[in-house]
Amino acid sequence: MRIVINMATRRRTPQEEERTSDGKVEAQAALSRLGSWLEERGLKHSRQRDVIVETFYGMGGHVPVDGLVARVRSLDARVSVATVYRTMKLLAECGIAVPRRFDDGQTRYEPATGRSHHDHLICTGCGRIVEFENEKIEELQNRVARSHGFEVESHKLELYGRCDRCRRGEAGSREARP
Amino acid sequence: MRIVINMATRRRTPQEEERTSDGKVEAQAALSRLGSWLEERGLKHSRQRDVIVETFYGMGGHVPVDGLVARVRSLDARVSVATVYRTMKLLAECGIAVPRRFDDGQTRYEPATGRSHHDHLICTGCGRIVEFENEKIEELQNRVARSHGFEVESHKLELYGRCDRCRRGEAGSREARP
DNA sequence: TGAGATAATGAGAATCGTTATCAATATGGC
DNA sequence: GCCATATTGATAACGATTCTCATTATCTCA
Repeated sequence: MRIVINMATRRRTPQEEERTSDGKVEAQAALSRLGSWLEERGLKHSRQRDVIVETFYGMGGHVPVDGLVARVRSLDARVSVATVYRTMKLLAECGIAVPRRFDDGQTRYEPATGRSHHDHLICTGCGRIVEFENEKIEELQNRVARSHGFEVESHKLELYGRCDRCRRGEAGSREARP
Repeated sequence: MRIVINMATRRRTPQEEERTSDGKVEAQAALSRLGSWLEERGLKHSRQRDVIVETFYGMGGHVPVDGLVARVRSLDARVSVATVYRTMKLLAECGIAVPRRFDDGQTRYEPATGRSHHDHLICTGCGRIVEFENEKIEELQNRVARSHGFEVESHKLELYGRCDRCRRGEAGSREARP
């Protein structure tokens, strides 16, 4: 499945409204957060990490690693694939980014700063990803888990289907699934 | 993450109660279903496919392909990996098996005959997988999707957490996650 | 029953996303 | 600036899965 990014239909949180179009504000916040996180454990900071964080925030949401690599390299051709992977893992560890693995076998990351938990709707026609939150579902999940003796630590809820654009005429869907 | 199989805590459907301990009854049903499915499209049947189907049904649920390969090969050492993959895809296509991809990167299959839709609880301690059904959650999913203009075709709901055995003392969990 | 058409197989190469290796380089504290 | 060491880049390795293609098996029909 091909998945493209589009967060247009999601309601934005107040924090997000403040966001500049290229994510510079969040990038700065993330960089300073990363900075102190690194210092706390005696790690060093690097030019590459800065570029990657800035680029990542400039890309919006649900960024696939290979896309990030391409974009970063257009800015600094010497950055290696390994470094991008390493850095994204680092960002996930310090709570700046969240990894997501949908059904197409590659890891995507979304910015985590100032955002609440949400799940995803994924269009099987055009690959559009829409985020949603639903407390009732979460509550029911916990209840079901408890009734089986489990205590939920995390969950994954993905709804696959066709979006309105794709349903009324294939017009809206530039690329159907293979 | 390491995932092991255990369906003990799940309530069984009447069909399942009838099941013999090694799944022979279902295997027979599956084989004849596969047989007619193949004939309908002018395909041929083979010794390998029979062995694979029988072995698959003998293994219960949530069977990872490499485990299936190992088991099949202990019966017939000449069966190739490719054939097992091919056959499982075939079974999925004709509705005899359902592929599942949890967060450990490998595909598992579960028998599909006479079973209704369900989701999964996965223990992050011991890897136990428990199945559950919840209509309310499904209903809410549809509602949320509709409110975003989507029509759900399929979904994935996985709850990760610690099971009761793993929570009270690590005693029950033979292997913690790496 | 056997020949011909073609589907299925086995072995291994190829793929894809990701991680490991390791020598070279950069960073930060002194 | 020097040194210890964290980070990097290039590339090999990895694990799961699929592809390739020559060989083998299965079906159909005479």
